[in-house]
Amino acid sequence: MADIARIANVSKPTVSRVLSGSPLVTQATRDHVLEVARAHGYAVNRNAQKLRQTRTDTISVVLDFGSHRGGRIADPFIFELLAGVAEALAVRKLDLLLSPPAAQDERAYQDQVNARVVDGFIFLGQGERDPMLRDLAKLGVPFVVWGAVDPTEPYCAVGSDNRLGGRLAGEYFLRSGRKDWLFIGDTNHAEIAMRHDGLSEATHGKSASIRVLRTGDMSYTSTLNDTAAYLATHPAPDAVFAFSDTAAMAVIAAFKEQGLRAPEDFALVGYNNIPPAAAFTPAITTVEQETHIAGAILVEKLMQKIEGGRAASTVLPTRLIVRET
Amino acid sequence: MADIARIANVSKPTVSRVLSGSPLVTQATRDHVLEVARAHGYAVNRNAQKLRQTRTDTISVVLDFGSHRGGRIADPFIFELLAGVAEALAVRKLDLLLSPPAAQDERAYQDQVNARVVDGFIFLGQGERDPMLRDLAKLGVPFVVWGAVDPTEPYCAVGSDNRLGGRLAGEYFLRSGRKDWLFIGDTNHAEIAMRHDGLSEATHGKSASIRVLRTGDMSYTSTLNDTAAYLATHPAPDAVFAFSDTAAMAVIAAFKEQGLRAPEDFALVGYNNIPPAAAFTPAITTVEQETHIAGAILVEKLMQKIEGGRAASTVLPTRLIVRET
DNA sequence: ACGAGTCATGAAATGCATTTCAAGGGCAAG
DNA sequence: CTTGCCCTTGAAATGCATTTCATGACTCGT
Repeated sequence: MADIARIANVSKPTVSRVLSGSPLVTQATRDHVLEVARAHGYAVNRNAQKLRQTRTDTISVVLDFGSHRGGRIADPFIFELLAGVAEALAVRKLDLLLSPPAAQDERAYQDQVNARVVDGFIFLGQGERDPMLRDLAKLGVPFVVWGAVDPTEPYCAVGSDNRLGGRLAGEYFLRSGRKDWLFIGDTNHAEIAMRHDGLSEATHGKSASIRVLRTGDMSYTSTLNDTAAYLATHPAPDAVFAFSDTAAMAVIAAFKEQGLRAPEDFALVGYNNIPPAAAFTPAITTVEQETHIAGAILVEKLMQKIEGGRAASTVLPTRLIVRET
Repeated sequence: MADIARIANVSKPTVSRVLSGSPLVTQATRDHVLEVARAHGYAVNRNAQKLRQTRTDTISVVLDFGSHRGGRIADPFIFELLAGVAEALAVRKLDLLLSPPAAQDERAYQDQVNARVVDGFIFLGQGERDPMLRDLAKLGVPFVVWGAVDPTEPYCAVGSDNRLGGRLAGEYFLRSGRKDWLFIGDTNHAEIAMRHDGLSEATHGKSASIRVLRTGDMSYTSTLNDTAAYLATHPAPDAVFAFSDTAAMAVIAAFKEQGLRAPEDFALVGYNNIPPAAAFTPAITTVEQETHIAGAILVEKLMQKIEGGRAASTVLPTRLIVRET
């Protein structure tokens, strides 16, 4: 910058003002400086800039790719979320640092903020990382979470109404006269657990029972294998609630091996409403989440926290899309 | 850092050495300094650090979320790629800055490097941004591209053998005695165009013809609508090559409306081999790409470029997975 | 025509860590 | 017992831009 200043016959502060769009410079000087800067391919060193200013204008989005490792990514759901967040950050001219989770260590996140790497965090899918988040909130690190919304937690979470999603599925099963339900999903994940709670709620006062099959991981293949193994050793249920549409497809395949079909032999409800769910044969009944606005909400809440305010958790509505299964 | 130095009764350089893991400090001093630093929640200011050092240890991954905007994300393919890149970068302890494309402006990318924001770029899906990339290469900015590999281009690209993918589909059509093929996809995208070329290659010396349907965008819904509209005004082909598995599903749905089914009435080949393709009814024949190693290759090539070396483009094999369609 | 007030610009201080270079302490060899 | 070397540590310079605060030029009102 000193060089540019010398060449343009002005001082460093003036160059700085020009480059940061300050209104305190004459149009003539501005044009001249800009031209010199451009001619020399000069760009403000962002590290020096961030060093001087206090803000980093960068948000870390924490996403566990590891859970998809190896196998194919089954469900595009989490990426739709990521896309929404990316867009919302771009609108606010904030940089997006995509990071893998720092193993269970709240101090690591705090350090990131102290080190002026990022201003805050957006956790996409809290998984089983719960207790760490509580500690992180205590440290005063700004962050928001996509996942299960639990009013007793001290941090701001945004998520779908998983309990409602579960209840909608249960009520659908009741309407079709199903009594022996199978819940497929890892109830260690808070979101999944809440869907199970919702499903239970629907049974109150009704004669329907719920069994649970906890699958190895969230992939298509695991779900297929686990479901097939389950059917080989247990009586078949007359209704299945799967944790994702991709899982629902695996369920259909596993049941088909036993000669069982939806909706004749069992009702089936998936989750997320991914496009192939509608195209599938049979078309899969599913619970839809409002992903498209989630990104903007997450970013807005996070900015409130970064600016020192409070941000309340938000529950987004879900709705059942009834199709053939 | 000066504070920590004072409190620990050492000098700034010593603290710096401890925190950067230099072997030039006694174990005793190291432990003491570390303890003081931890006790005070001190973290090295990364902006000051990067200002002094020349490297940023950050890579920008450029991905156009806009092309997925609004609608649901049809195909998880590009995200599997992203996941692979994210993992490869994490292994090398590099930060991943996820950025939207800077509109057609090669200078904007060069500035990012000059401003010490990132060391280089990974473009995921070159789309139609071709000429800009050529200019960017001329500027000497380090970057690699996932997409069509064209040896005449001056930059390093990594991509599947799209031409082979197309030819495999064509040969499959020939084997099943199909003569009237429909290619569905936007041939403005270099990758898609090469698949079309491959398909053409397969017709040489054979009596088969290729029609092209260019869809509005890459979404499930557009493909469904465009295909339906096409079938309403054109005779039905006896073979279809779609640009993705999700598109193939849309094709099946559109043909079904006309009472046409695969494989009885037409052969169908998709692309990417996403998990639901196998589960679909009918199970979709598709071309598989080697996504899982792509991330590591892209990162490796980019690092070579950043270190001033040359990096040759790489073509990854593809294979046809024959299923019911 | 003179004091008051604008406006554009510059000098110097500041934000923080790394790195050369020099110096001090300790130890082995002569 | 001394000389020379290695090892650990510190002083000072360096990387770069922003922001007060001060200064000079110039305009406007009376």
